[in-house]
Amino acid sequence: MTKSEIDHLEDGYRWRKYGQKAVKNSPYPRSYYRCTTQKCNVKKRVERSYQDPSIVITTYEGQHNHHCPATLRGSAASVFASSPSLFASTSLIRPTSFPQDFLSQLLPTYTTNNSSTHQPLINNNNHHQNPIFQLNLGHNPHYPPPPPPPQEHHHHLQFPHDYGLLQDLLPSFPGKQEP
DNA sequence: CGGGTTTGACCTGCGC
DNA sequence: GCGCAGGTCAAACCCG
Repeated sequence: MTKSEIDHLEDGYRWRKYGQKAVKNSPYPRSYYRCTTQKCNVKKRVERSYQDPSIVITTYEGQHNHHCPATLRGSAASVFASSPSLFASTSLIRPTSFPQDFLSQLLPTYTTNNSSTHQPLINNNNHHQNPIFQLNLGHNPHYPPPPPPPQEHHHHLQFPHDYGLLQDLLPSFPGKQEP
């Protein structure tokens, strides 16, 4: 879910629109996109929230079988988009479980403020049911929400299964630490 | 001319 | 079986 005036947000991949449908109970249509790369069957749906028209809901389905054609520079979306499984797994982790500097790299404005109208909000309510997940693009100066109260098992992080990829993409990502 | 968008038609699943 | 909604197809169209 992204707060943006732009319907189709840039995420580093190239997409071809193949359909658009009106959505019941919503004045805004839903658009259907396919990755233009050959033999890559990743799809995404883009629709605008009827409850909050300033929010664009982007739903990705499938896994890219190729590298992101765009550079990683300044694009958290590219990092996640390069490995949907990574996103799916990292979304299982509370945002506050990540080191601050790591989140700063994934989300360039994680700790800074700018006038961008984009706001990333990690949201993955479907990861237990199906491979569909939502990727949030853009920048949110208000993210993350206030940290939860300290917990006994706070140091027990659930790292993504493709943790190595994180380090490949972000060399400064801290090494896995033994408890 | 190649690649992307538009849009009506068609297909499919689901509830009644 | 019927109607509805969501998803996809494909021909026509647009644009650089």
